[in-house]
Amino acid sequence: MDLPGYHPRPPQSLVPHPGNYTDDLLNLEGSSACQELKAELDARPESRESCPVCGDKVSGYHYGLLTCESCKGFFKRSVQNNKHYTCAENQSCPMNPSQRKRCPFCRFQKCLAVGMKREAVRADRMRGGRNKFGPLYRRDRQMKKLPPKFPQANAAPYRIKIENAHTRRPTAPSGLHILSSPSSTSFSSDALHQSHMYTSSMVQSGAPMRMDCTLNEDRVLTPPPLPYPGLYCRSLSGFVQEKGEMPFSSTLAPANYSWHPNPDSSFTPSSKPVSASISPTSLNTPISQAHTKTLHTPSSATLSTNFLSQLLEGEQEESQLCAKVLASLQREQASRGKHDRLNTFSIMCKMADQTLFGLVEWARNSALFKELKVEDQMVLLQSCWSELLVLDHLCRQVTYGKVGCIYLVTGQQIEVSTIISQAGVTLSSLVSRTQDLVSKLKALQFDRHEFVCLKYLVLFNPDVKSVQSRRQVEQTQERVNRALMDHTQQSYPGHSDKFGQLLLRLPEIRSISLQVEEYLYQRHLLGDLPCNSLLTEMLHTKHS
DNA sequence: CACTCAGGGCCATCT
DNA sequence: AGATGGCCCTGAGTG
Repeated sequence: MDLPGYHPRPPQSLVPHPGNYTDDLLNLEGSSACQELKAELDARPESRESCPVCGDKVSGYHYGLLTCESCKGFFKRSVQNNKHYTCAENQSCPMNPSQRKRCPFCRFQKCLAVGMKREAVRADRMRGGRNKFGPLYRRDRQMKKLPPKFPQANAAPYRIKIENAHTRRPTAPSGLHILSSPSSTSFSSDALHQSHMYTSSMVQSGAPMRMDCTLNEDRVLTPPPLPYPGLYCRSLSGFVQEKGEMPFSSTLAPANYSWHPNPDSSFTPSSKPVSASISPTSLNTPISQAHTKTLHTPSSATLSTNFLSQLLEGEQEESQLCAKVLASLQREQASRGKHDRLNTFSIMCKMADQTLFGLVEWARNSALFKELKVEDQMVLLQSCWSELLVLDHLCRQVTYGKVGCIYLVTGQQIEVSTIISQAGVTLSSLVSRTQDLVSKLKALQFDRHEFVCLKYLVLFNPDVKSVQSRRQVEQTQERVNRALMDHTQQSYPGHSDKFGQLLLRLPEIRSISLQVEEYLYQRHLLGDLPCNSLLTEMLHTKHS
């Protein structure tokens, strides 16, 4: 191998007659070829990195990541012999080369925590060959941009620092810890494995959380199958069809889902089609013109106001969503072992997943949406989920976001500049584009009414393939469109172009959402996304 | 088909 | 005596 003290097998070109490697090395000692070889080996990333378990020198990739020879052996023995250790202390023993032998329990837990894979230890004990993690190792090397022959410094180029949150929104309930890394130590690209989550009060302490948000464009693997088809019982179809059941927790149900019946509005659940209150002329009118015929009719404006009020009633309180996401993350962490915490990227995915749950729930409880066939509900949600997520994110940034920061659903903030400077190309691009859009929306004085309208415009997309009740979807979209226009004209009379400006943002939202999907799918292919998530299911549906 | 490199085995040393 | 860890063997994957 290629670490000092470990005698690597010289390349065949240098040793025509492989056999006794020690002799070969001795024969080469002092030769220029040997010096070149040594220099090259010393410069390899593996020889300069430290073992994520104990900090010793790594000897190569073992069971999923770069580790030292001793941890490799320890992990192998532990798995092969099905060892069960116990810790005499409080399961937080120090792990370094001199103390790693003192507590096998903590050592093994750390092996698992940093990402060593039991499944890489062969049950059949067959020697040689490669395991199924070959692509992972290649990808990791590429991420480091340290090809074996041309290594660079041991950079950790993709770091994101998440600043502590401001207290604009509810802080974590007493006893609920917000998630952060154990220290401000930077993660290397191995953070994919080792950035497991610890519970500490980040909001209070202000300790930065670092995350790996890399995506190497070249990392292309075969899509992992959904591990447990059907296991994820709260699937989209489940949500849509199980009308009487809340998706993940009874506490997630909005406090009041009931619409206030309005005789002037088709919002009242009834057999009456949504289109009943829409003039036949408007039905065939393009969205951008649909409102013109009723533009100055006071009754229309009043109708729109009522309509919009009803749309707003279905909105979930941000504080509720925040609390639910935090509670969900807490449950998730509580269900995991101390050394089995989610890594930061997984946390972000969980946040997105919970937000998506909320959005599906929002749609599912919308009276307009309920009137659609279940099949149509499914295809519409499958088509626009990422746009809804992007919109939701945008609204949060406009409402709560500080300049130069990204505001998470949990109330935490990330510095945009840090992400841009340290993230990969795709993520940087996404962040930049999103922040540009946030700036535009802030300049437009984007408000909550408009946000709700855009959500409905995105959801009720008649252009989605295989929508059966296309007309119904179209009519709802037109109706929302008109309500949006009426609102902008009434609330912002001096800003005559606001309606058009808002509609012009939709293509960009669409474009960003597609990029988000692509990014997430790539991460999914690499196995970075948590299994059994709605997010994963949505990604699968689109790519299948 | 030569080469790479990660998993397994061996065994001297350590606890 | 059992655990550790350094070294070497093996063989599937790769170019």
